[in-house]
Amino acid sequence: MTVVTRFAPSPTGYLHIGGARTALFNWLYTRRLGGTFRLRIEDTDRARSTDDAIKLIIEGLKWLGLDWDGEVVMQFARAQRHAEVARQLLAEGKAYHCYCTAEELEEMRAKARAEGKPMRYDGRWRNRDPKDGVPNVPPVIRLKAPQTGETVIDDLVQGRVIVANDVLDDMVLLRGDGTPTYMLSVVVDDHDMDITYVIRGDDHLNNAFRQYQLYQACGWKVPLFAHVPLIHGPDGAKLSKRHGALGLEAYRDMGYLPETMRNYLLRLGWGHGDDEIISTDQAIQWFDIKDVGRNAARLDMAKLDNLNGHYIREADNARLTTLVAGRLKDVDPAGLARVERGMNGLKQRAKTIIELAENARFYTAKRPIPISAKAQALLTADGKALLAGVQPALAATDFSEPALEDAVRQFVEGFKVKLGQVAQPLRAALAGETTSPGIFEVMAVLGREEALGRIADAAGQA
RNA sequence: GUCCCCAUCGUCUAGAGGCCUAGGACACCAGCCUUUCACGUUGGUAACACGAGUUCGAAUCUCGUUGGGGACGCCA
Repeated sequence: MTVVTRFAPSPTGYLHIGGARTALFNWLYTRRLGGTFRLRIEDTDRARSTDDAIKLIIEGLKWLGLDWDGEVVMQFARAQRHAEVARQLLAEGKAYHCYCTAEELEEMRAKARAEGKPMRYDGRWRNRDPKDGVPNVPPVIRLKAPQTGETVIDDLVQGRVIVANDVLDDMVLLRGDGTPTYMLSVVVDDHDMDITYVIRGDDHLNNAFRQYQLYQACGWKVPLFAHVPLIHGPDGAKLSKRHGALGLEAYRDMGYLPETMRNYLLRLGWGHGDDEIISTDQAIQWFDIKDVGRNAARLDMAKLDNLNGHYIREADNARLTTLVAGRLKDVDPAGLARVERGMNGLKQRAKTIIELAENARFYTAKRPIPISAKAQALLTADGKALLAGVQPALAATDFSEPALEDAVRQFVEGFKVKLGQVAQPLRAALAGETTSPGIFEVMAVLGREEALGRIADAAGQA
């Protein structure tokens, strides 16, 4: 059997991290088995769906590197087909018209709650004659669901889950205005798209039972279900805007790399022994639904940072320079060239692209460069004297890293001072900060003219 | 309220009855490296929610309790 999966977000907001993980799992699974991964936008909620959200979802998936097969299916465009299925069911006696008002339904729920019973529609129109229909009230179509027995789902993640049919009610398939409900749409679309594996969030587990009944009524083959646990915020509660429930693009803007997100999201709820750093190719080979855990995971930004640091260190210098360039103001090509040349030292010290850009700023600064208060404190009279002292030695070198280091070390030996006593003022003069990449690397990257100029600027300030 | 799911260090997890005096990673603490900050490296603190069973033996199986989560729409 060929594997066909789908990611089916509703465009009522951004693509959050939980959805991104669901998409990733679907994608990994099909890529491993050589199957097909489809994208379907569930835009049947006309009031809440927006084009903006659709754009964010598609851009988010592309940024994450998850490519889908075939055309994007827009669910609302298929509403006619969905409605047809509902009418067919009605014709076959497997569904019926219901004229209940919102008030009646509200009463039912209140009553059920008061009696300690499950909140469900009581099926009062299930066996009534269609001629009893209320004039001027457009009826909904409800599924005539089994009232006894139980529905069993053998979930690939959750195992066998059984629910008694009497707690499930006759769900609405077609609304009064003739538009299909989500339950109808998903089932019809998944069937029509030949989906074999429905891999989605745990919050849909309950829906799976109702959908199963609909498949049965239609006489269709039921796909395999895999309900993956949700992602919680750091406090264990639902994801909120404060932490995590941000769009994928927010993570991009916070300076995380897509490969970081793929690796991190993969490890949330899935493991492969003691492996932590897992390349996407490796993930495709290893990923299996049966290894997905059953418990919800919390977001840990510290670990995300650590992973991102790893991937930044591994990333290509030219690529990092491009990413950084977008976040730097007033950069000229020469400055950017310095950033790229200094990237080996810079990328060692950043957890995010934002941090990388901040740390790279001194390379693009124009003389006289801004000196922070802490750095200024290093430029004491002694410090300045030492700066003035080393300058000739530096000027005499070819400005290669080893030559510069050699020159400074000889100078330090001659003057009987510690390396740090010279290095720190140099750092302040060259970077304007108390921390920076190795000072010899920095000088080599800046080049003779710029480096000596910055040193002179600092030494000269009385 | 009803139904469903879950439960190993602070966090992500390994663990599918003896290999567990419970392993790894992040975070944290201490040391080393060192021109700063990082990186790297060495070591340390830290967990099987609780209670009954089953078994020669349970983190692993069963039941219960507690705790957390999800779902109960003419939303998706």
